[in-house]
Amino acid sequence: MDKSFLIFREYITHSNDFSSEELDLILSKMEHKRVPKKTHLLSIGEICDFEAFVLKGIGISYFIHENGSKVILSFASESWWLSDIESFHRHTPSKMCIETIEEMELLCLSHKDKEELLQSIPKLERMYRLMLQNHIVNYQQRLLANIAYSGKERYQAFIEKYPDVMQRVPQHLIASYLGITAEFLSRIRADKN
Amino acid sequence: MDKSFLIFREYITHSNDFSSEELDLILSKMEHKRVPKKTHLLSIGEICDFEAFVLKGIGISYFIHENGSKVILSFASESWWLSDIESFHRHTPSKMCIETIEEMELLCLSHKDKEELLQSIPKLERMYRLMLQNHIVNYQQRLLANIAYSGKERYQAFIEKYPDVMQRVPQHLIASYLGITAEFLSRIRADKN
DNA sequence: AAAAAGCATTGAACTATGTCAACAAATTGA
DNA sequence: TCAATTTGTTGACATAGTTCAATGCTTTTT
Repeated sequence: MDKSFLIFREYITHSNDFSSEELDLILSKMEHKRVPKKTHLLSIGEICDFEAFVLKGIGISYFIHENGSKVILSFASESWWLSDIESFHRHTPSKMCIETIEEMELLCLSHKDKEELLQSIPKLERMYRLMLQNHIVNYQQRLLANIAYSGKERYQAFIEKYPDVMQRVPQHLIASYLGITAEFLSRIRADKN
Repeated sequence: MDKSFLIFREYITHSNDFSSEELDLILSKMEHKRVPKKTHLLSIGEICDFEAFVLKGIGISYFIHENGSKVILSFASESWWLSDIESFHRHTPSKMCIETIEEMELLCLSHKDKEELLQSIPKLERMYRLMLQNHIVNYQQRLLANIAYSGKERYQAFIEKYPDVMQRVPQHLIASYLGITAEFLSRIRADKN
């Protein structure tokens, strides 16, 4: 097995116990892809047919507002997933875009292969369920932050929580993720204290 | 079987096929509770040991911000679930409150019983996974709305989407859900066009 | 190495929304 | 049925955050 898959093996066995055969079956379905930086993986209107586990690099998913501005939904770096859940699972045209920022290495699972895996390894359903629960808790907290905390507070929490992302993506994308303008983030940072 | 459980039977068989025996097993684990209005079901610091399906009535889950103000996370009326996912599944002290607004009728499932059900009816894992996926899509859209749309736009989308909730809960709670003040919501409503 | 493109910063003016305080209306409860 | 509480409205003022435009700094492309 490719050494670069180790991070995936660690991820998936972290809180689950799959046999060696099961793991191999899972990996056999995941397509290893290398994607240059600044590449579109999904555009609005397309149907998303991948759930991509990030082995290396960093990417974003985002909406485009009517006025043309981007709203970053998520950053995905090593050990995160990159997909449009809605489009992937309902087979509907995507409302968001996905693209790479750095060059990325991904393990991609198609909808059909995912269903097959879920058939052969029922335990996988549980893994996904638990993963989605954590996902929801994150969204709840982010929503709370956006409603109840100031831009400055959200920024400070962000650099605490994702110091690496801060280093790896342009500031204006972080501003968008935080729900403020690039200019305002710049002012927050210029602020002493 | 109690007639009032029909709404649950409909809900759960809507996009799944459980046998009659499976359904009975599920229902046997769910405790039917009647709760008066303005009753606390969960307070901050408590461990949430229920996932409650709403047969009747309406309730809320909310955070309390440092400054004392409530932030409504969700309204739950008929056919919705009411729980603190994080506390329920991690057995950690809750960071939110849950309370009834109207008198409610609930079907409550404890963590232990849920695990037992998942053991005996593996198909349930799948149902939960799909449910959580939809849940996430909702949070994504709500987050997007909070970042990219004005208070007025969010309010208009809300009454479109949840006209019944609008009738049944005090306005200031809706303002909080939308991430604006009660006063500002009042002004939005007073606005012609 | 120069040109082009993308990114970050800053100032000045502006606006959506918040705050506080008073009051009116509706609901609840004894 | 009246008092108490909760809910909704309105005004005056305050502010966090936006917008736009100019400028310089990096990074990428040629």
